Amino acid sequence: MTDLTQNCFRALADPTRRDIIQLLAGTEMTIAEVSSHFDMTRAAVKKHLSVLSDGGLIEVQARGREKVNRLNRHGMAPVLSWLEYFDSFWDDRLAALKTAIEKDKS
Amino acid sequence: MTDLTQNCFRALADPTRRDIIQLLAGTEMTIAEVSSHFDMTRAAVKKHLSVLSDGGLIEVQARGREKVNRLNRHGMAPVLSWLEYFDSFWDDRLAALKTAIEKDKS
DNA sequence: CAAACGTGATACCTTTTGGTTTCACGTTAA
DNA sequence: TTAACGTGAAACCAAAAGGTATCACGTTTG
Repeated sequence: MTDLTQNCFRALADPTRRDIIQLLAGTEMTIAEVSSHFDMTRAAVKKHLSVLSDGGLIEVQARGREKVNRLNRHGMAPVLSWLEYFDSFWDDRLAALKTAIEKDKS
Repeated sequence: MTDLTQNCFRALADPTRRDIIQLLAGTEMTIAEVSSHFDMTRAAVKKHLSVLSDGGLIEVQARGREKVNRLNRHGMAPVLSWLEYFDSFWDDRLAALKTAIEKDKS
């Protein structure tokens, strides 16, 4: 497992991947379903999904011969955590945010 | 001016650039000063600073023959804004955060 | 079982990115 | 006015990123 924070930032850096995240925020989808929303091959979308998975932003679950991609609501934590570290301006508010995340992890 | 949100995410995707941001969170610096903290040429650091500038994360000000690089505390706004849009889970807390940013822009 | 389906993985290509070296240009100091 | 200084910018290079096409493999369905 390489640097999760780096993988998370990297995953968010591509507009297609951010679009995928927004898609999955609505419903979980198979690769084929996700692919149908983009003008590129399934293989390309699969690569994006792998990067998102490396960044901890989605979770993949096998269901028969399909793989369902689900958004990980805690995946943004590394980004928020870094923002908090870097800029004391946000500290109070982001601290509250992080606390909320931890609590929700039940 | 291309997509600021994209440029902002892209700027944050590189670990060296995140390090630079953390450096500049302490003090403003000339290019030469920033470069002295990294094991790479001044030209390479200059490129990183350009990317950070494109992302709206730093501001550059001429001072004599030097250029001073200063952190833009509001530069993260596009990222926070996107996080807010994508995930209703954060809405309440991030809305408060955004309000705080706008107020501070005075 | 055989065929169709959904996926994973590889090889390959093009563009972008992160880095270097080098040189030109304005600014300051002697 | 030179000479040194700090920077900007270009040419160039290797590696990574984003994409394609293709094939192999397990899982359903007739």
